[in-house]
Formats: sequence, C-alpha cells, structure tokens
Amino acid sequence: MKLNQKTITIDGIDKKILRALTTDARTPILEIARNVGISGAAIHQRLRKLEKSKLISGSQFIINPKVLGYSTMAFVGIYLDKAANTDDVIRALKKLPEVLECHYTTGVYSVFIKLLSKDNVHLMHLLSHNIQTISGVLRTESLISLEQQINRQIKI
Amino acid sequence: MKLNQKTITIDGIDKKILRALTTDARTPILEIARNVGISGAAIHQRLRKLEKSKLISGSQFIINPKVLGYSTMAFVGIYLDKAANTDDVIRALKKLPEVLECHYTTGVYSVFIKLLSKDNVHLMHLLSHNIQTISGVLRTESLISLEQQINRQIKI
DNA sequence: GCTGAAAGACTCGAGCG
DNA sequence: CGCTCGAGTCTTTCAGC
Repeated sequence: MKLNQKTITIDGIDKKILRALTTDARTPILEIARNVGISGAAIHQRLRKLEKSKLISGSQFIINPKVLGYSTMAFVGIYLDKAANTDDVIRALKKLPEVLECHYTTGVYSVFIKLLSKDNVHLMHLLSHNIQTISGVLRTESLISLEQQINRQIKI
Repeated sequence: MKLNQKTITIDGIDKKILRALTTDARTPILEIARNVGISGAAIHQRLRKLEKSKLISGSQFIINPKVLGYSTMAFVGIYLDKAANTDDVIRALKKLPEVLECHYTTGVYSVFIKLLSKDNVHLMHLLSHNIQTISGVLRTESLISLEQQINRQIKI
C-alpha cells in the first residue's frame, strides 16, 4: 500500500498493528508480536516508523461525555457579517470547551461547529449567551443530533 | 466532582490521570504516579475504576487521514422520503468506510453525516453513486470543510 | 484506597544478516 | 534496512493493611 507523504509503504503487518492499536491503544505490543510472528522490538520499530511518517498522529483515551452529563450533541452553522474577522471568531469559539469541532466551510455558513451540551437549556444558553454574542456573528442555525449511529476513523 | 452514572466521584488525581491519558494514551503510568505522589499500582486501580464507571470508554491511536490521501472532509444533510426505512439507510451508510459519523437529527434533514473523501471528484462520486442511490434517499446537501481549526474532546 | 513485590511487557541500544 | 537479543524501566496483579 503506497501512501502520500514521502511514499511510505505499509504492509500487512503494519495494518495489523494499526488495526489493533486504533481499536485499543493499550493493546500489548507483545500480543501483536505473537499474532504476526515477529519480535516485540520489531513491532516497536514499525510503530516508530508509522509515527515518524505522521500516519499515526497520537493516541488518546476516549471520554464518555454522557457520564459527565453531556447528552446533547448539536451542529451549528454560523453566519458572519462581511466585516467580521473570522480568526477572532474562531479564537472566541476555542474558549468554549463545549465546542468540539470548528470548520471553515463552503456554502451558506462561514463557520460550522460541532458541540456538546448537557441539555437543550444548556444549548440555548450557549447559543444566546456565548456564540451569538461573539463580535461578527450575525445568526446561527442549529441541528440537534438525536442519536449518533456511526462514530469511527477512516479504515486502514 | 459528582458524575451522572451511579454518582461516581472523581478527584484531582483522577483528573490528572485523565488529562495525561486523553492527551497520550501511552503515557507511562509511573510517570503520572510520580507527578501525583502515589504508587503506580494506585493509578492503575483508579484507571480500572474509571473504566468500570464508563467515564473512559476505550483508547485509540489516531490515524492521520491526509497521509492516506483523504484531504476533503464534508458534512452531508440527507433528505429521506416519507416511506423510507431509516434503519436501512443507516445500514447502507455503515458500509461506506468514508462515512465517519452518522446522526439522526432534528431540522430539515433526516440524517446528517460527516465523511472523508480523497478530493472533490471522490466526494462527488460518493454522493452520486453511493449515497444518493440508497433506497429512500431523496436528495442531499453538502458542506465542505476547507479547514478544521478545532478538534478535541470534552474538557474534564 | 493505598503499598510492595513479582511476573510479564515495554522500550531502547547494540549488533546481525 | 529490518530484524533479534538483552538490559533497564514500566505495567499489571495480588496479598496485605
């Protein structure tokens, strides 16, 4: 398999490593080693190669927001006025921990965000007090996720 | 800090553990142990408690899609016809590896997805050949992310 | 909820083919 | 270059308090 950046080649062993570690970042490397039939050190070296190539950009434990009381996910399209400084708006959005993603987008919105709130009251408060009050924001359009059925990374 | 599920309490040490491991899932537990002043075994036990409470729902290595040639992220709102079986549509979307998220939503769309494509040609192909051909799908509206400035988890 | 100890696993350097 | 081997460190489990 040929890749983009500096044409790294990943083989079946690399794929097995990636599949194991994208499912569970704490999978014992020796367990993978036994499955593919090479030493743990070799797996470790391949991992460093994959990290160096930027194919792996890190690892993280996944927090379940529901346990923290965050049960409402919403997507919000933001309209900016012509004079708005988009960078300033992004900077203001970064300060809101509830904002998980923020995108410059084509289409009717200038900025499109994904956020988590505790409930609809909290969402309304975020919109009216924290987002619509940002200088340059004209208005917003929200889309509430009632249920998320797919959440995954790109397949390797 | 009181939490939702069975009112688990997490203290400052738990927060430090979580902050370390949500940043890098392979952070040595003994390093965290030295920072907070208790034994590695104690950290480990707290981790098991956090996992048991479902506050931690797993861990994963993060794949950088750009290195795989996936450089276009898009959000697609999907209109379904009245007779459409939403579950069947979701099932069809699950088969497309490019679809990373899928939500039932309020508002004009029935289903809202986030997807990754290699480029605009690939995106157009996905829309016209793989998504708009799903039985029940009336039409779609796309929003292309030109740049993603925020990508994070909820703050602990 | 913590510690200490032991077995197994991780990580890194050195060196082989 | 990709592999193995081995030494030092880290993880994980368990008994005990």
